[in-house]
Amino acid sequence: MEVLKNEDGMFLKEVNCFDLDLTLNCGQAFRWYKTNEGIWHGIAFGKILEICQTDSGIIFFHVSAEEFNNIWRSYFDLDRDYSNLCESFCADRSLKTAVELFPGIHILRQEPWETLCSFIISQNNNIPRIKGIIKRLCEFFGEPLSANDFSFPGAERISMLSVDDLAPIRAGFRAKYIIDAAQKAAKGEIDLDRLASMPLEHARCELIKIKGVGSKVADCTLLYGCGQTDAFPVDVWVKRVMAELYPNGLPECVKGSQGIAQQYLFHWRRQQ
DNA sequence: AACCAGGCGCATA
DNA sequence: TATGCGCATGGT
Repeated sequence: MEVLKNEDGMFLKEVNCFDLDLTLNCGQAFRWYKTNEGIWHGIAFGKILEICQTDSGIIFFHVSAEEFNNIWRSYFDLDRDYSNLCESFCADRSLKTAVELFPGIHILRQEPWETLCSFIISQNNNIPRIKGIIKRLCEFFGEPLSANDFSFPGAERISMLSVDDLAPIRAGFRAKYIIDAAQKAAKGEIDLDRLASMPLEHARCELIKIKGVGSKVADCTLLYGCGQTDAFPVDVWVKRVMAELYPNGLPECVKGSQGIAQQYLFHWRRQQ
């Protein structure tokens, strides 16, 4: 990968094994929308980003080298060797199929609170509606970043609200869970910033203390928000994959990166 | 117009 | 430990 600065912003050449469409469209992040010009527009870490991928590389519009290195490099997991990783996965017949059908999916490293909150909202819900609820959450309670863009509201802000205050985002029964999570995070009863450096089991136990957070939401938070690549979220789709293809458990070749393998299997199975 | 969605809490055995 | 049910809301 070669990182260059040009008149558009930052330009990445020769990026191996990275597909922006797949990465932003595989159900791990909910604040990205593709414009009809083919440019992805999204918000993370309080920054608006416009990004697109062409045959020649990836353009991060209006981004400085500093912002790229401080935020987006890790957000898009650009320093992990996915070629090598996927090669290991290919020791397993089914994973080989998934990796070859959908090469270039990266696991995003999102903010812990946003990830936790987003996956609380995801339970018993579908992706278009999850995106809608999160959009309204940001519009009502986030900080304006432009005419149409808002930051993801912090746990401190949400912890001040009541279930009734959240009514306009139409989160349904999940509203009380969002507030419990915000209060525990704001009080420091659960330190979200420490989860990344905790042993997986320990971190999972912490998260499960929150009402409405079970093992699935906990594992999604740890995988997509804390960089714990051995967290393995099991939802309905992955449950099907496990029953159909891995009745005796995961293959040895995914050890330490179960979560990344999960993302390939999840996306493959969901595209039936 | 039913069915179901990247689950979880709670009750019951 | 293991099932089963209800949940708010709305996309398909």
